[in-house]
Amino acid sequence: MRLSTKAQYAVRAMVRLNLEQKDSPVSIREISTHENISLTYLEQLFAKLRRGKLVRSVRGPGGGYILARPAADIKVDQIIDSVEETLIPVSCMDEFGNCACSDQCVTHTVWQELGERIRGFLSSVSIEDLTNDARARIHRQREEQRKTE
Amino acid sequence: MRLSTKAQYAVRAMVRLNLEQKDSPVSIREISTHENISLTYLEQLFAKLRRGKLVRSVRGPGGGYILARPAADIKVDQIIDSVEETLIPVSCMDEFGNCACSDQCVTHTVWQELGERIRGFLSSVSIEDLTNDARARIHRQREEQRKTE
DNA sequence: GCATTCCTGAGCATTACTGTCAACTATTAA
DNA sequence: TTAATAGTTGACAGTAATGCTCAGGAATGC
Ligand code: FES
Ligand code: FES
Repeated sequence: MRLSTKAQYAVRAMVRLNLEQKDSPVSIREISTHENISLTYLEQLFAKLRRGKLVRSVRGPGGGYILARPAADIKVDQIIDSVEETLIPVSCMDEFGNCACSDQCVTHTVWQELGERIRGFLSSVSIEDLTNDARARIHRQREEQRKTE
Repeated sequence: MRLSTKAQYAVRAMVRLNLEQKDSPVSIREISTHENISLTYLEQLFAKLRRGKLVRSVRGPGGGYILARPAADIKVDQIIDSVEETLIPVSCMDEFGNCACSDQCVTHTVWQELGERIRGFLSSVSIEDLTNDARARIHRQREEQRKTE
């Protein structure tokens, strides 16, 4: 029951993108350094994020990526969908809760509800939420440092 | 973000065990036929369930397995724990929400909360709940059949 | 042109998953 | 006692997914 690193990286990258974004695009290299993720691997992920219409790309020098929508409108579950990881806990079920053997199967109900809860939670968290969280964290860290100096 | 079949099978097997259990033990072979799971694979799973103290085994002719506790006291999350599948969505985190880099990491909060929700839900569902659900389902099926006859 | 950046697809090593097999031990009905 | 039943163990193997690299190509701005 683990998220793949692909999904984890994608979310981290998106948050980082929003943290670093001012007016100009953010290059993949910048994200790679900050988040310590292989540059070539990130390229793959961003290709998917672009296809999922969560980011827009700008080519050429000074280019990079920008969020395609306001951070508050981008939810974690959309990011995970984009990199093609499912949020459904069992392989026999589709996104509507349909199974081949929905009547015989004794565990249908649990997995369906579980899937709904996972989706429900992750669709309630936006990139903006996480960015604010991260900012608060960075701020707190600075305070701590000041104290110890 | 999928449960392994191991976890799925284990839950199905436990529900089936409770469905079939009257006063005598239920053999693994019986479960294998009902749930259509490889007998030898089931053996592995029940070994783990036994070590997790969720079932007790009875050897000899007429032997098999019985639930170690009332069905209402056995929760789905315990079964999944027994077969050694984690419910924590990321590998960097332990069961208490501790990470090596909890302060730098921008996504710590989401994964921790997600993990808590998954655990929360699965610990609220007991084998008894699922068994009743299955009984109701079987009943409904019979009704349907009667109508079409 | 040329450096910078994104873009694409192939490839590959490692690991996890799913399941099988064979041999062994314990229990008990007859 | 003995045969039948059933659990126990550990090794093994095929397959698929994962996580990542590499080599090159295409767009863009200077
Ligand atoms: S068949 Fe898919 S959960 Fe029942
Ligand atoms: S380091 Fe594990 S979630 Fe942050």
